Amino acid sequence: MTDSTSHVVVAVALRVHEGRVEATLNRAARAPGEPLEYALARAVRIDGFAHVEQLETRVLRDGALATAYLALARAPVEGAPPSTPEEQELVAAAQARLRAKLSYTNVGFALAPEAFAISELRDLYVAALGHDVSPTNLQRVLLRRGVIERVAGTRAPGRTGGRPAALFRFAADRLEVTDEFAALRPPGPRASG
Amino acid sequence: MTDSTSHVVVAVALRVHEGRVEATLNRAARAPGEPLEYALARAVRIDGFAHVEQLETRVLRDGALATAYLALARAPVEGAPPSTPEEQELVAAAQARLRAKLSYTNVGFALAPEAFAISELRDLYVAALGHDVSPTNLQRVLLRRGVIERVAGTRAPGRTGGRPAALFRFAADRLEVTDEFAALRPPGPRASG
DNA sequence: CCAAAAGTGTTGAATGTACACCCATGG
DNA sequence: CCATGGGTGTACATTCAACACTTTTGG
Repeated sequence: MTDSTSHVVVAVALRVHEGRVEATLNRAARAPGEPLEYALARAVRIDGFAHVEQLETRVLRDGALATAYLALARAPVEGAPPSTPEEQELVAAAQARLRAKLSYTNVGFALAPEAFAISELRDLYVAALGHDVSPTNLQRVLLRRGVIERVAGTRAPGRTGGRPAALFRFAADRLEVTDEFAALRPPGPRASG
Repeated sequence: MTDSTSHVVVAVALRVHEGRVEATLNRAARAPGEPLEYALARAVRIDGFAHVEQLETRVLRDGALATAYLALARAPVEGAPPSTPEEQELVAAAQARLRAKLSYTNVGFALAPEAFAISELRDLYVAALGHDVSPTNLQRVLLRRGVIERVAGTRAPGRTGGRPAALFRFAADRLEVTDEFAALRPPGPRASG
């Protein structure tokens, strides 16, 4: 027998830039017995991403086994844009995952800069979610949940004037579930933690 | 080189029985180029499960690549109980996935019988979630969401008396997201669908 | 009748949306 | 002093938890 099953790790990097979600693909073959993360690290500079998680494993058309990872970046990522339908499916899966998690986790931290104005965060959410988001409510929801917090300083207004924007940052720099689904939560006094 | 990367598909079957979540493991090697589902079908009688979804791919201690699937059953499943720590981790991941999805999807359908009383469904939820669940509210929430619906007939009371229980069934027999997270939903008039 | 089990009504808390209004800045 | 962008206050809808109360049965 030849090489029984070639295994490739595919990094699907997403980044929001100028109101668009940019997708970049990188891949690396995995050596026998090698941990998946090693191959992933060969595919992309892994510490350039604030969050990485496994997406899905499937057999590609050419018969090769592929394990896809979602990687979220704040800065541009080198690599190829998706070309084949298969790659576009992976990107779609990555975007769907991101969209879902934006609603009930703090993943935003992996896409946003250190400090940001609410309007900037809003633009990011709009791009990733694909629908409009009210800055007013975005601020209130994320503040109430403790996902973001105020930080000193303000963003100076542009030439057209306007009130200076307050700056915020994400409270955590690791993925956390922030909305313990109201549905079917345990009974009793509010979870004491 | 020998067989470069042996790939095994592991089916983690979960079933709720007498207030307990029972986990059963089955595995099958995947042949080169073979779709994952084929190997899965060799591991378990796949049509015995109302719901199956991929969990995670990882390299096992022995260097073999493993892709785990979560399979939900209504009837007993043949196979081995988890023994190694690795297997117990997989089972834990499966249970975590089930727990999460019980809250915002209709996965319950894959564990419950055709028709059931609310108290029976409650027992199932209690076992899977690991915390108490109020039958009163369970009924109201699932009815309101359209996840379950009334069905003709009642369950006769036992020897100790009591009002006969109304019977229900799950409205769908495929996985559906039932709670489009209240958080950050699109603006405008209530989604017209 | 009384205990047991099931189901309904009602209240209150939490969380989000919508929208009016106030604030700070540039020209 | 006004347009512009930013922030706050408030009213309202939705959803769920809690719990009292009613209904239906067996003995």
